[in-house]
Amino acid sequence: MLDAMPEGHTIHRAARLQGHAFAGRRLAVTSPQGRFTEGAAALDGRRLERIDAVGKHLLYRFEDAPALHVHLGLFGRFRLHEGDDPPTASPQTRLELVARPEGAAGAGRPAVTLRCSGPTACELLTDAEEATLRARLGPDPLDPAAGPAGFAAALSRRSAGIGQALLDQRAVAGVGNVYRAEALFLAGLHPDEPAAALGPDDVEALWATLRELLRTGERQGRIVTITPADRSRPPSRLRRDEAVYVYGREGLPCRRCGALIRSWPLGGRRVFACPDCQPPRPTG
DNA sequence: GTGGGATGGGCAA
DNA sequence: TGCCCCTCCCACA
Repeated sequence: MLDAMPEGHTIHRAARLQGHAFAGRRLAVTSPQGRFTEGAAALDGRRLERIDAVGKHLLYRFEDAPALHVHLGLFGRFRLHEGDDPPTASPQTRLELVARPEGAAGAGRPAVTLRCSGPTACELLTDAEEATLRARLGPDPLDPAAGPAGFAAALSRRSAGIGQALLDQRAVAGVGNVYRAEALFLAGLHPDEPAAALGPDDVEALWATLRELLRTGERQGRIVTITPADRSRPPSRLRRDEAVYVYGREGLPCRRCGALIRSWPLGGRRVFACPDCQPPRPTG
């Protein structure tokens, strides 16, 4: 669990794996760095019931306590250690959760230490604050109950390009800069295509692509967007630079058509696209 | 050793 | 739109 700079897949995976390690257990909660001391004290010694992932946000539910909200942002990362002898905590450790074998509930479960450094958010939320957070988030493709309707509605209200819209968490929650570029490539959409100009078929296909990519990423623990037809080895054997079509590949040949990948700033981040596989469509 | 960039996002202007 | 937050890592001296 060392993925840094996560998109939604990493967060959902973290919720699943950390849930396996911690759910139902009483945790020691501290803030070695000292910047979350008060919040940690409010949770220390309580039982963790479950962990929810929403977009790129994590919500830790403790018994009889406010929700713990963690957002890794661009710099945050988790480190998970099993066993009694975790490495010395870095001074940057904002949050540390420790479960130790105890009683019937802990029998057979090893000691586990989770550390989080560099998060954008590590805070306790009231129910009202959590509602505000959720209201800022569009549908999450990794939520089995979510569908493309809210996504389509958000896109129809935008004059900006689809590439910009995909980074807006109010339109769709959990997509980041890598999946934006890769999903648009797979959908054959130019990033500057006005979001509102997309037809229902395009929107549904894009939603399905995002869902598939994020699900694959959640399972693999890394971003792999290359389809079986375009690779000769299993995903786990692909080098980092072999696992994507366009992201970070400016000036390199497209894996499908050989045209040189281009990049430009869009929505505050750099977007990547193939000029031939993602042609601008005539506006009408 | 140093410096720039990175899979994010909130805020002011 | 640009600035700030904040940590890690890599390319480059």
